[in-house]
Amino acid sequence: MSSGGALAEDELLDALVQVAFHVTGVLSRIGAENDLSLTQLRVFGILRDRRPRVTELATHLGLDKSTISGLIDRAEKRGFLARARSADDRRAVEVFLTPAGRELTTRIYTEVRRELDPMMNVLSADQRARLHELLLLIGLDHHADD
Amino acid sequence: MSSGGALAEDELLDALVQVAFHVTGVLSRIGAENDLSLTQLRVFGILRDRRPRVTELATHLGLDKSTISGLIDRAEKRGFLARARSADDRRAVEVFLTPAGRELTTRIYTEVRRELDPMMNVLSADQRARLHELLLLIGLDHHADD
DNA sequence: TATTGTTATACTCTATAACTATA
DNA sequence: TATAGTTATAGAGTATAACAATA
Repeated sequence: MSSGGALAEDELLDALVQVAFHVTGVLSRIGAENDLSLTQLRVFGILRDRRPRVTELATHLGLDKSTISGLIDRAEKRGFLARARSADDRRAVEVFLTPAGRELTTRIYTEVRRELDPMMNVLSADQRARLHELLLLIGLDHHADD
Repeated sequence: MSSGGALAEDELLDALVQVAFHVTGVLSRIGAENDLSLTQLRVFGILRDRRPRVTELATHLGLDKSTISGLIDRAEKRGFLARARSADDRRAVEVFLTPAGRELTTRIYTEVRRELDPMMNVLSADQRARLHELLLLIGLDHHADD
C-alpha cells in the first residue's frame, strides 16, 4: 500500500519504536528508583487530576480490574493512595492520591522532565514545534490523557 | 532553561510520552496474543540478526543476567530459541532463534507493522519524512538497534 | 440478572545472593 | 581473582475464575 517507499516506512516505524522504548525506559528507571512500576507511575499520573473508579482505571490501562485492585492494595499500604466508596453507586470504589502520593508524583514527574529534556534540546525551537505538531496528528485518536 | 516556552515544552513531552505508551501498548498486546512479553518481543527482535551472549542481552536491555536466563529457559522450552556454548570462551553462552522462533518473529513483526501503519497514514509522505528526520535527531545517542 | 470490586490461584518478570565452571 | 551463566528465593505484575454486595 502507499506507492513507493515501503522501506522508508519501515525505517520510520523503527525510529518510532526505538524512541518509544527510550521514553518508557526512562520512565521505568525513574519509577524503579522510587519502587514504582511503570503501571503505577501511569496510575499516579492519571490520579493527579482525576478520581476514577477501579474499573475506569482498568479500562483505561487495558488491564484486568483484579490487577488494579492488587496494585492499589500495595500503594495504599505505602500511604500513597486511598479508596473511598462512591456516594452514587455503593458498589463502586473511587481511587485518589493522598498528600504523600501527590508529593511523590510531583517529584517524579519533575524528574522525568529533567531526564527527557536533553533529548528535546538537540532540536531547535522550530523543530520542536514541528515535532509537537506531527505527534499530535498521529496521536489524535488514542484519547489523549495520562 | 531555554527562554520562553516551558509550557510548550511540557506539552511536547506529554505528546511524546503518550505516543510512546501507544506504541509499546500495541507491541505488548500483539506479544500477549502470542504469549510473549514485551521483553521477549525485544529479545526476539534482537536475535533476528544477531547471536548475542546472555550478558550482552542483559546489558542491552538493562536487566539482570538471571532475568535473561529465566526468560531464555521459557522460550527454549517452547522451541523458539536455543543456547550454544561459545567456542572462544567456554564460559559464555550464545543465544539464537530456532527456525520456529524465526518464523514467529517474522509473523509478529509483520503484524506490528500492520497495526501501526494506520497511525502513520494520517500523515502525508512529506510529513512522514519530516517526522522520521526529527525522530532520528532525538534518537541519535541511544545506540540505534532492537 | 448484571455490574463492581475483592480474593484465591497460578504463572511470568524481576532482582539479589550464592553457586559452578572457566579464564 | 574475576567473569559467565545458572539456580534458589522472594516480591510484584498479570489474568482467570469464583465470590459478595449492590443495582
